[in-house]
Amino acid sequence: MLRMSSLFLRTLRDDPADAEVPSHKLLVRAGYIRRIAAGIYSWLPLGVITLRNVENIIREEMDKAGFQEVHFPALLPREAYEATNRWEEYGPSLFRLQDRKGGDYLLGPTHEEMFTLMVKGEYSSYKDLPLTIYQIQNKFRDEARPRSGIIRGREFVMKDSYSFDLTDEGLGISYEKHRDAYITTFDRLHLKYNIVKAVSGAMGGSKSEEFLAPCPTGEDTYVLCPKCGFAANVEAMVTKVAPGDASGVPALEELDTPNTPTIDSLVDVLNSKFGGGFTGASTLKNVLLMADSKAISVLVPGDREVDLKRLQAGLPGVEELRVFEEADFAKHPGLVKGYIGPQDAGKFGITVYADPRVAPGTSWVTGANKKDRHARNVVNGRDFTPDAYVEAAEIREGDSCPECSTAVVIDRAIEIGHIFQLGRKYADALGLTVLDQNGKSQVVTMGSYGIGVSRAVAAIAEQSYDEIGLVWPLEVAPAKVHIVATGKEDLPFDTALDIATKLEASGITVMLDDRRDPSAGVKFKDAELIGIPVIVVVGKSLAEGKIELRNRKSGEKSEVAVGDAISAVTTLIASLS
RNA sequence: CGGGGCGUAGCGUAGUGGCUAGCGCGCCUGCUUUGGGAGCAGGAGAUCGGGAGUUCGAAUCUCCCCGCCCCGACCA
Repeated sequence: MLRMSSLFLRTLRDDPADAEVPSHKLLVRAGYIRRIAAGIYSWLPLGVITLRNVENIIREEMDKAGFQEVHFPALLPREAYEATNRWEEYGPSLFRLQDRKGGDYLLGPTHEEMFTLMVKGEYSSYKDLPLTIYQIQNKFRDEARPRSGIIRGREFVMKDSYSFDLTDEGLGISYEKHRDAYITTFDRLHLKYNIVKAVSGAMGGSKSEEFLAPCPTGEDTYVLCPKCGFAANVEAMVTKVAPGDASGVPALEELDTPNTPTIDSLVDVLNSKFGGGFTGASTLKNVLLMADSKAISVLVPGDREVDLKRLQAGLPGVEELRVFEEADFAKHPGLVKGYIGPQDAGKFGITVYADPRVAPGTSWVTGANKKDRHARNVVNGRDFTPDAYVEAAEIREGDSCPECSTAVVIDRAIEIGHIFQLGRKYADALGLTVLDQNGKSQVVTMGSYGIGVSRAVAAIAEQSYDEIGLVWPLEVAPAKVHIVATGKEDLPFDTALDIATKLEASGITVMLDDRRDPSAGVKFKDAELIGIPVIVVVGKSLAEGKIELRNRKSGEKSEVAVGDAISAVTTLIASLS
């Protein structure tokens, strides 16, 4: 039983000045967390209990699925990360340190290497597989910009699991099991979420999905189809465009278009001098980029920007992607800035990528590679041919769903979980093999699965609060019932303690406000701020032998006889779960 | 790492060259109060982020450093 008379807790009346997002403000105000440094937080008793509750739900679901818990140190030697090259590759986000002898260590940002090595040390037969093991542990990442309180910290609690299989089919099954376990886990946490297609990116591997909890303060943008439910991370969104029919398009014609280095200025001139009906979407934009040290050109419709993240996701192996600068133009004197077209790309020796929207057979207005000149009726396949197609254009609300062509919506969310099929990258690098039925050595294939535990606490808070405070789901709350005793006599306090004791005896956790000094108003405000789902008030109505029951979420209040308190609370709790 | 903002008591803040750094919340003591963040009286608590400089005089002006927040780049 938590007794507020002695609980290590101080609630704050004002929002902390350094907090912006609701979860951060409320968790600090209600006395769950305190900031220590940028992206580093301490947990006070209420916070610890809440975090544990989330952790335990995750643990239970992992165990139920047959996954086994292990635990690694956060402090790790350099060697393991050397074998996969991540000591270097991880870059400045890795916390590196030295021991007294000058040996290199790191604070684990993620534990693929350690898990792989652990399995390598124990197992060597196909008969031992499949295996899925997990841990719940603090991770350390020196984020360039920690933000939003506990949503993106530099030290945070994460549940990470890894599956080990002999075959790709096995990996597929392990993956699905994990996906199912995540669904039940997040349902129990009462999170609203979407399972979204993601790109596996630098980690390599074939399939990857993110669990995204929609909320306005989320930092991830994703696409959702309101009709068929298709959901994808913006990077993983694909564009389906049918080829155009260019058979009736007249021959390419050069136009005199002085002073039109931008799309807007070009459209104005086109409409005034060359007939109406032109929009930005009629024009073809040639965006020049440096991919590592190689110049490339990307074709997108003139009304769209290039989305560098999307483009990079489609160009495996490219590490740095940036737009052309003056110095780059200087090195390519043939390129007439503002009047570039793909027709002469061969001459410049630049690889031309086209967004799928620039489909074969489509006709465009684009630069004529001469100052103050553009060309119209420039047809893909006739007047130019891209070297390759790649998703490059920005995604917009209203773009078509790749599954059913309905207009998609764009939403923001917090990434609470990520599952992906890693494949054999780590097993290969670290030599994790087992003998198969034929006595032949086989490289194991892996999956990796993460849940941000502390982030989930923030995500729940973000999805469940109101003007007066937090509103926890039953299983997450620091207690199921918050009993407030008011008045100056002993009776309400004795009665409240009696009810609390009986509830605890029946397995219902209780927080009891047995403070004598604060006025009733203070206690009500605190109870609402702290956000325990059921509030019981023992006070004024005790004169008629009654207590008051409140539903924190709905605000509903009802009075019941003291004798019926236990059953009434139990019933209310049952209705909430 | 680029751009912007900020740093005064546990929390929120006022104070832009002048006297003892002010207020609210919280905290302590006493009395009165006790169903919506009570009232009165008294009190504790701050090297004004740090350092250097300008000045008769610096929270206030200058320089350097540190820290924090927001936008962007980045982010299993």
